[in-house]
Amino acid sequence: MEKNKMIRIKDIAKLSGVSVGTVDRVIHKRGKVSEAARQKVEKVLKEIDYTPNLLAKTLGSSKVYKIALLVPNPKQDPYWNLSLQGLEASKVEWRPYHMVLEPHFFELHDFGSFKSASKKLMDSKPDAVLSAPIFLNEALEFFKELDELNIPYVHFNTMIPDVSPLAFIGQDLYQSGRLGASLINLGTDCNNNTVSILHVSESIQFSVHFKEKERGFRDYFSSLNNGIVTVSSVIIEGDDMKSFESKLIEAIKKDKIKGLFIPTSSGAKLTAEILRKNKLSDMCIVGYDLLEENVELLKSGDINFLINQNPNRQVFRGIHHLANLLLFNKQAPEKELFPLEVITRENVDSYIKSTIH
Amino acid sequence: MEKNKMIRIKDIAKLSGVSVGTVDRVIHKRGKVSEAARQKVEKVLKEIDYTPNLLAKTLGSSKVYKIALLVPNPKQDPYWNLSLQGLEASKVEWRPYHMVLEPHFFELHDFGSFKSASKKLMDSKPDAVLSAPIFLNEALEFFKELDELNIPYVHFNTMIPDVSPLAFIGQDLYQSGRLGASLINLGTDCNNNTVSILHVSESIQFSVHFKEKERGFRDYFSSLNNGIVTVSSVIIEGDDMKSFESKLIEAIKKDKIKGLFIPTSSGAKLTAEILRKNKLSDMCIVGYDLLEENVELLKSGDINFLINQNPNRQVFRGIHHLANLLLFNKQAPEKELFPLEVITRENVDSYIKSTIH
DNA sequence: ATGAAAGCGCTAACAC
DNA sequence: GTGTTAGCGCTTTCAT
Repeated sequence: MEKNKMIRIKDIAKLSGVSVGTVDRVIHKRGKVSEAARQKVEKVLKEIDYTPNLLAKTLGSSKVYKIALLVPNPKQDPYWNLSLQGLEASKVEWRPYHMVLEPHFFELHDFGSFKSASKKLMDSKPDAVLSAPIFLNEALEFFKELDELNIPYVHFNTMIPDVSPLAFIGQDLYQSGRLGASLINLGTDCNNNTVSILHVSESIQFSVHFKEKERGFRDYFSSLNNGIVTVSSVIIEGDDMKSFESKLIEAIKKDKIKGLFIPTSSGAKLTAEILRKNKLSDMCIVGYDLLEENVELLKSGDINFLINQNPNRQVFRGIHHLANLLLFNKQAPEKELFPLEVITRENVDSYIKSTIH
Repeated sequence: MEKNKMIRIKDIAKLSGVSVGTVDRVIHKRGKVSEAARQKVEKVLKEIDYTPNLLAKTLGSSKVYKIALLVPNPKQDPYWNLSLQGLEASKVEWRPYHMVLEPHFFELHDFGSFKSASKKLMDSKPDAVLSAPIFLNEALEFFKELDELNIPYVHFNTMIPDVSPLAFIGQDLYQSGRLGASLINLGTDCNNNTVSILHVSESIQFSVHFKEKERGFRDYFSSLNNGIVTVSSVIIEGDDMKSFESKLIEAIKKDKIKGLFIPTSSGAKLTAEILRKNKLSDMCIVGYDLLEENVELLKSGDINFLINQNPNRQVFRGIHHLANLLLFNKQAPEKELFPLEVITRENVDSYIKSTIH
């Protein structure tokens, strides 16, 4: 059934006329080897197709790998709780392979806390890092440090410029915005009305991530030729609920807004509550992610669609790539783009029931 | 980091005052052990939490497990090609664990071929079987045989009654039908019009699978109270293209059909071609699965939605559960329901790019 | 610099 | 029946 027997280090040793010890040293660049020996071994390695046996490898080794996760504190934004679920699933998956996974948290609006969290992370001497790059430019320093220490890192959730992680895991945010627009277009008769993108500006967050989504959102409507749709963006800054409400209602009435695209997962609830309170029910709303509160809103009909970013799986896959690098020296793909999952009242349960793999 | 050191067979041996050989015999019920010894070992096992080390286990063992896949011949229906992709992904995943995966094919409309394929399968003496139960009652005999020989089997794609597989992997077909209905409802102004479910009856297939989808489809519309929607079903039997076309067109004109739900993945193309030819473009069509032809139709706007059943992943997960059973003796969940994935023109690329995990 | 050998935890063959 | 032991393929230590 299996082709020819798997090639072992022992075989390579025999073929190149050295001992297993030397082969191991060449393969892992550890210890001293003479040029002559190195050449012989490398020649053989080039000719045959050697894949180390992971089982024997981790069984024979006592090395424990540590992967650190750096994310915003879930207490501030439940969105990040989902990524922790992915971490737990990863722990189970990788437990047999001597893999330790540790989360580190920072506060979303506090660059100081990011500093100290990343400091702590570095002190824990991880072999690899999985990070949600929220602070953008302010965090460049951190990634530079990782680069210098040759610690591989993977980004998820948002792709940022000027940094070269091993891989990026997440959605195509531009396309995500387009999808959101198309869903609103589906759920509304937009003609002669306005659709809006709502930024509940939480200072830092108002960044690449949301700008990309907005770009896609606007592009979609400009590319439509069958209707007259106006696109506006409502930006609400600060945390004051009262002013949020009045600003939102004012904008809706003034522009006859019929569709709202809410690119941040926690924004839907706030908005839906205000709309309900003000008896504005003929609005098509598209939000993000399977937060419990969002699921409720979807079921009650207060919002129409969710786009699921699947942060738990993003983490799961990020860890997967890092573990593969550490264990096998297997390179991750530069980008792993996730499907843009459309959630409606009729399929939301099927998503909740399904597990992370 | 790790709790206390993992417990090994050696530890159990020491604790119970016997040798590792005896412990092994007790754990795996192989070989002879005296009652006295068995009691001692089982007592210790009950008290501590022993999990065998999979790495050491498969490394030390020469046993090769064989899992057989039984599906319709992909040459007849490209849908089944997708499941073979899942098989390939599984091969890679499980290669290190001495797992051999073999597909067996039968012809969709030929019970004789099912007989001979299942015979061949049995002759190959698999340790477990993953099967798409298409032939229903006719195949009961086969499953009974597996039961008798104590060969574990998992079903995917369709859940059938009167059989107790280890697990079922697939979608909730009733809910899938509801979802299809809701999408059509979204894409059409159905009021005073008719929506239809189209059965391109390929004899055998006209079964549980499609009946469940139809039930969900109809239920959705009957539960709507805001519009007057008529639901009909168009059944086209036989393979004759010419009569298919005339029957379909006739039904559409007679009932003013504005929405078509096509529960079989290969039916969309045929239908879309007929509609285009007859210049019937104001129809909302919901089809199934990411066949290349369906993706094209979605992009060209000839159909509006696809529901993705993800057969490749169904196989992947089915193998996963069987491998876990064989290797770890870990029980699979009775049902693993997949998310009902909604595919539109705006997110189809994101699905095609994303890989199976 | 290099080879030999002792594990890692488990299985399976072999003595007694 | 039961204990002992030689692998599985790799890492890692210890002589040389």
